[in-house]
Amino acid sequence: MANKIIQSVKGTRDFYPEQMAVRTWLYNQMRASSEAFGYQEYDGPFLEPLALYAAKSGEELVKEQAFVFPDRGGDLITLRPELTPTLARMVARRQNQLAFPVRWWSFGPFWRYEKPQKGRAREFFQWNIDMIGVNSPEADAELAAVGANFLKRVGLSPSEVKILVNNRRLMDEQLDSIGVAPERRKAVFRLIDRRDKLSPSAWEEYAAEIGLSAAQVSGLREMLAAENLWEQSEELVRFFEAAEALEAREYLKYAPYIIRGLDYYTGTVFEARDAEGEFRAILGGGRYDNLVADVGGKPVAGVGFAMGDMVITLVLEKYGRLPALNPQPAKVLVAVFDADHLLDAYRLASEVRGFGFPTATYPEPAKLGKQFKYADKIGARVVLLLGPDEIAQNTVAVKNLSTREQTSVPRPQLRSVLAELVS
RNA sequence: GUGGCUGUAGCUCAAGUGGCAGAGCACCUGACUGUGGAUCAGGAUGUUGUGGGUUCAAGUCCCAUCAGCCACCCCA
Repeated sequence: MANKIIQSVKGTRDFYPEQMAVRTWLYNQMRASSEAFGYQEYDGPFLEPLALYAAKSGEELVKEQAFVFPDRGGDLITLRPELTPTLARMVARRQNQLAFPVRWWSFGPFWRYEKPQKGRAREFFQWNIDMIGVNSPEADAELAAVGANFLKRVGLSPSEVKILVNNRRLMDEQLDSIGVAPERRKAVFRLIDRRDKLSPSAWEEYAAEIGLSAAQVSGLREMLAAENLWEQSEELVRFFEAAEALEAREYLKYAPYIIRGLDYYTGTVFEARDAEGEFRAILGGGRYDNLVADVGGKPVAGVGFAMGDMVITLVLEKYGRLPALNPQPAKVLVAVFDADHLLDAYRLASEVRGFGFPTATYPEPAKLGKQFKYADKIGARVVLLLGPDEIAQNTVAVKNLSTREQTSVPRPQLRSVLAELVS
């Protein structure tokens, strides 16, 4: 009765074994890329006091998109909408004992009270990776290289996905040069961000609305088309040189229109997108200057990025790069000949587990056809059967499900035969 | 939070202007009482997302609500 099943919470996902296998696979790829560059795994609580986000309480992320509720004692608890404040606290607490630069990564669930859409849910998983305590373009390049390493690792080519890079300081200078006052930068950044969302005429209207002259608009247009603008930024020149040495250059592209919404980015910013622009950003990050000041520590600079689990999965699906994952750990199923031989089957299963092969049993007597069908469906590769004939001859019937071949294997040889079939 | 599209069996979808709710795949049983994917023969399946309303009659029209999707917002 489908209508009687209680609905899951809006914007959450059930992870059936097939989906869980994908999530775990992603997690393993993230781990591999993080560890390849010497990053250590960490995590914080999923529940945090609302006060942790107080410094950002004016921002939409916390004010409107966080799950906040009172606990039984009346304190306001937040389901973490992001990891950065937690990271800031953890760094601040050990600021005097940590070996800087700190290189940490994490993968876990986050919650945001948003309207669910494709690639966006209310409960999602996110990879966070940061280098803290260093302020150099080469550090920025390393983070971009970790991202590129991941993209390469999961089989996405530079022609399919690109990490687009820009620099906030460069943009500030450029805006200065066309006479945009510092207090209007934010509005202009917004304008830049909407470049693709508005029609050219609507875009110009919006530009006029925020007070840009015709000359400034054309200057801005020129700026946004300047693919070599990065050559004017020493930071970006060094960034791209370092990326080259880190074998990430082919995935990187300078893009003057990349701004990133978050206010706390101060230098290099980057985001990965699929080449056809079909999806939202795959990952996003950049350099920030004042990580722990908000939670009471001395300011420390850092650079990092976050990657959600949903968009990358959509991109991998589109390009057919999700591997065929078999969520079934047991490659061996021991069938039950009949009720009298059920415990013989159980003993055999125990023996095979002792060999080191994950093994499932059929936990009740049933027609053999049903049991073989079950073995096939759950993804087992081999079925073992112990009937009266086998017991009399001290053998085991071993059936290879993919070749349909069945052999009678003497018990002493079972281990080596299975090793060949299953490993 | 704003606006729009959609919702029929486990899945993909049918059911002119309201008139008995269907097909393919999947599933179950058997042919095959020591063997899975093929074949054949049978079989089960829905309060048409939910709750109201209009009507002799609602999957179909109206209202509300929930969910998914799209745009905005924001962002992973």
